[in-house]
Amino acid sequence: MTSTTRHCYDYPHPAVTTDVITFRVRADQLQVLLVRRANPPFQGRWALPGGFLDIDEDLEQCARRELAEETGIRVTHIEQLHTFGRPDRDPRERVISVAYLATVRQDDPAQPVAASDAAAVRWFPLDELPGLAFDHGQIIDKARQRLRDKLEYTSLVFQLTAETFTLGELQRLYEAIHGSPLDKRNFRKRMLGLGQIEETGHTRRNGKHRPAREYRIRHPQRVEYF
Amino acid sequence: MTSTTRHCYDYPHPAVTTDVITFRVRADQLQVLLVRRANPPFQGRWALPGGFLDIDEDLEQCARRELAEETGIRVTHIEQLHTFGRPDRDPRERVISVAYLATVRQDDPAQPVAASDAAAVRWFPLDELPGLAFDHGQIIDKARQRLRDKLEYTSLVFQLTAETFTLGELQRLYEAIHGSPLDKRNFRKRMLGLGQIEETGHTRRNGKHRPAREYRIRHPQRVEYF
DNA sequence: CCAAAAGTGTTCACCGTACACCCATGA
DNA sequence: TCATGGGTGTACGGTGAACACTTTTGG
Repeated sequence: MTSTTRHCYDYPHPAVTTDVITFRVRADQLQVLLVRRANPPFQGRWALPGGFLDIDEDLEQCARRELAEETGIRVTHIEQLHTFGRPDRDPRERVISVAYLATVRQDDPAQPVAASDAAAVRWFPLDELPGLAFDHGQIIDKARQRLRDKLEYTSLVFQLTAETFTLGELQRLYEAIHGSPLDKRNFRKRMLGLGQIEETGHTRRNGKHRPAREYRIRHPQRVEYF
Repeated sequence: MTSTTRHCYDYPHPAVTTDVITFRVRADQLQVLLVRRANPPFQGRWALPGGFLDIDEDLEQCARRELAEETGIRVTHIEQLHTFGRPDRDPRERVISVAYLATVRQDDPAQPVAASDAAAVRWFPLDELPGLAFDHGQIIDKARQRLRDKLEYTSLVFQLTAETFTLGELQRLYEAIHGSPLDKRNFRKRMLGLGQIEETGHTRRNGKHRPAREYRIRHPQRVEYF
């Protein structure tokens, strides 16, 4: 458990980890993926999936790898969120965590599978979070805020939708993320006006109601600024 | 130069540094503070001020400290920008750099003084940057983009102005940052309409022209979203 | 025919933009 | 009196917000 390491630079080296906040929307709820820690510290607590950076590994690759190892989940989109480094955030030694925000499509059938350091994996609705290990509560707060902000000025939503979707689904997705209801007519007018989506030509029948037109993203496009 | 270090976690530890992109506006130019490296690697090259994280030090504090040690500069505002960690970004060993974006007031009289690892310190206009060490060119690009973006939706500008300023000065500052000229009447209407600034009651005489009204920030306020 | 979601337009307030002239000062 | 930056208002177009009824389907 204790090791010695050679360094070129004559400074003590902190540990570096990545943690991943993975969002999806299911049942009109915004959810995050958490793992139950199999090992100390915080053994048995829920936490963000993540782990130590390999010495020749890119940061983003580390985030993807740790997520895959602990949960089996592969994400649609991933981006760096913020780096958390309070000296006391890990009780054992100094740990710097580079946090990533990731998304999974609404219709992704993949079931998370606990493995590696994870004793269990589960999607949690954001308003029913358990007590979390480390500073992971704060990290999730920051990620949620970022997600909400980016809804307004990027096309990040389309990383959370299914490949095709109805306007009703899209609206419920927006509403799930920033919590308040939207006006249907205004919402549709805006979405169609932005020219980001187009009809597939099909309709989707939803139970016993009027079938809805199906849409897709027009050009596979940037998630960043329009 | 080579050391051994004990770690609790059984993983090789990369080095962690902070680098600071410090902006100011002077002579209607947006400028960044650079240091000439006194030591290898990249000895003699210009680089961002920054250095290794002390083991019990907060990340932001490290950024401030390294900046002060190498240049003597104290900033008005500092915020985390992004973490850069390409495996090959430092030729000697793996180094993760947490970059910070900082600002200095336009009228700050402090002169930078080279010390510690810096052989020299200088403010460079952004369009006359020298060749830079490491990936510092990319880091500056990202910082510049962030600064430009935040001009639009935060009150970050007021971390770059003097304590008091005229509307002409403020407009030239905006123009220096995003590079294009603005309409005077529209600029003034917007600035006054936002209610973020107020007259001090004084006027400023500027050479042989009509004196300009002097303004200050109304409530010392958030730099983040309005 | 009933329940439930899909679909549809207009009005208004506000905001960003384009645009040109007079004012106060020092030399 | 002239050169220079300071200071001012109006008209137009686009966008976000409020707001209610008809259509289509399955049961």
